[in-house]
Amino acid sequence: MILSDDIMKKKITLKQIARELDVSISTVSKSLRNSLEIGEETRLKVQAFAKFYHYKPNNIALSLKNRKTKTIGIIIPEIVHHFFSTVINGVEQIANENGYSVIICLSDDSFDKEVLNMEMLANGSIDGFIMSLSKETQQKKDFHHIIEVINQGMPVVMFDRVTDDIQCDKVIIDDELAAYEAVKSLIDKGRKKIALVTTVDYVSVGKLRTDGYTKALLNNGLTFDDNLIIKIENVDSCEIKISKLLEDKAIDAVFAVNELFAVTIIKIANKMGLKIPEDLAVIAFTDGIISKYSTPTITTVTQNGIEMGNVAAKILIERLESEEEELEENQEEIYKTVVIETHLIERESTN
Amino acid sequence: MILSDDIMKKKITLKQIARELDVSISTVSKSLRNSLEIGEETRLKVQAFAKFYHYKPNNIALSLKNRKTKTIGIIIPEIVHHFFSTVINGVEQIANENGYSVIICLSDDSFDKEVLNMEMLANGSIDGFIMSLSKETQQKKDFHHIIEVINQGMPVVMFDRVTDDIQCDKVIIDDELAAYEAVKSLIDKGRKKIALVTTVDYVSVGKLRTDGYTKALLNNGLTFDDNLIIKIENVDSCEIKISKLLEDKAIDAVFAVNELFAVTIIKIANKMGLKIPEDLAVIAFTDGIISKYSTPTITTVTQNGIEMGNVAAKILIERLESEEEELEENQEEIYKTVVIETHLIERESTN
DNA sequence: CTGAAAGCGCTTACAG
DNA sequence: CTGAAAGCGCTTACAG
Repeated sequence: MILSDDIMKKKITLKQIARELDVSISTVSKSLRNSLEIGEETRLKVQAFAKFYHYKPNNIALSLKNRKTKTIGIIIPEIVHHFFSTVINGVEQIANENGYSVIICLSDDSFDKEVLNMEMLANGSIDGFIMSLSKETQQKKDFHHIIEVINQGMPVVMFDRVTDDIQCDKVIIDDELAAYEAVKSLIDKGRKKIALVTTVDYVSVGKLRTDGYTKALLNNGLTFDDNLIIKIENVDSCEIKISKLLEDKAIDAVFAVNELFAVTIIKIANKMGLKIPEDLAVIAFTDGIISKYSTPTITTVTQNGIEMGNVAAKILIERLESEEEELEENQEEIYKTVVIETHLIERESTN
Repeated sequence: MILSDDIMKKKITLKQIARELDVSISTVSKSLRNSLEIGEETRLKVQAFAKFYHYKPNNIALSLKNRKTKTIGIIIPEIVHHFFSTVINGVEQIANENGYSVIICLSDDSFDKEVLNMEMLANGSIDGFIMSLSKETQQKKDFHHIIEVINQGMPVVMFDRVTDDIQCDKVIIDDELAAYEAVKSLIDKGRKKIALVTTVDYVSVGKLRTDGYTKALLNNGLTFDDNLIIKIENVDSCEIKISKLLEDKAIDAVFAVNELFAVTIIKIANKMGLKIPEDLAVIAFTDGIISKYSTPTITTVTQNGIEMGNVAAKILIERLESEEEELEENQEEIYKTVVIETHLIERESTN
């Protein structure tokens, strides 16, 4: 056995094995794929040699040859966000089970970064996308980058922050229904004056949750009062708005569209001497780490990111693997929208 | 202009452009790279055509040709973990600025998954690694997969959970010093009986933080008492251990090696009627989202994940780009270990 | 049973 | 000024 330092070091290629063993590259390739075309003696010799030198085929070369990369691109607005990390986890699980890697890009809620990242990945690096829209993209309603990718034949699965303007597979929760049920649960507990703390309008899910809130009030004999709704642009500078809300209106419950808002409300309420949940019940959307460890712990609507990630990955992979046999003619794509179940986790902030 | 649906759809290649324009592939390639070798007329014609069809070179082909992928692989134990997400963010920033993508794999704190993921990425998919060891890897002290990758000439930068057994670039904080200072700050405030709540031993950072705790006590005239240290394997089943600690010993301060432990301690203390910080001061390692929103808010040691990510990415990219000119002979690699500054964020849980 | 050739999509040194 | 050839690392249909 030749065993110079040099050979031990660098990655070995088929070509080098072929030269070393004095056979052709094809023979080496076939031997390693255990083709019966090759005589047993040669096959075993090649395999032993390859094993000894830790030969592993080069992914890039395989990708080029096969015209698929076996990797999934994920584009999300923000990774420092429990819900999104959770989705990534879900995607990773399924991807790994099916021999796919995952490449992640962050849009930082910026339209330009989203476009840039998509173009970068679309140029051959991945087989398909799983994505959630950036705030700015939702605001501008400019989806040309996504449409282009889809037109090129690359499948896209959108989750959570999706848009009706694009035809593709989607994984969402029923934001409106979930909000409805959350607010309904407050009403069932006898709360009469329920405020809504939400985001600015262009975030799709914010709007849907507001609709659910409104319907819950109206369908259950409460009056809708625009003054009970506040829209927050930035969590770090919302204290005045919230205190004013809590002072003026004798509110007995708040529905917050995310847990950051909820915990902020609780802190302000505490300062103002309000008891939670006695004086003020609080429910939040998005079950994350904060709700679980806040004092009091916060009742939330779960979003089940793992499940969303799992489903998104399954849909994407299925589409990727089925594409192969599909005839090109079959243009009539049938896209599906999967709605993931949500439910309420009751904790201390309601009773 | 030919503009059939078909052409609009699929990605276009040099070959197709060449055929369409009746020139050679080389000419197209050179034109698009703006080579002065090509006559202006041809050059402009090719460029216009390519632009019209949104031609973008195929990353995979470029990677194969250039033998570098312009992508960085990150392997971390867990993504649903504020500190690690933060590091990813830091890496992403620098990577994007330098035209690199980032591919992320999770080890789930499992040795096998770490090995698998590394092997997968090492087969040509990336140019170098940024990684933090899984718990299991630290426990087994089996680093063959990492050594192999390094021997193949692929640079590895480790951060946070590192090991002395491997020679490579590292980005860490001074866990021992930071722990020392945290505990010292408690002593300075007059606390006399300070407990330590930490992880099981094999996690490298856990050990270092314990050392810092011990030294702080001994150097400042307090006695070290083994009974004041508890080791937690699993946060979800530690309540009894902690209550026993708090009951028996008349402890007046706790240093927790992460914020999850800290918030758990606070909740249990509250139940037992202990006032924080009056009866019990609490400091945590790892400044995350929980400490900021807990009630009371928790004093923490910042770990500055963004900065760690930035530095790790810079070191890796620098090494990747310098490798090119370097002569192969230059075997004497000089690895560096960068220590990121930490500091204490004082919040309500201490006074 | 083994190997030469073509090809995945690109670049570049070399001819002409 | 343009193009044919070789090559990155692999696979596979086709000859022999």
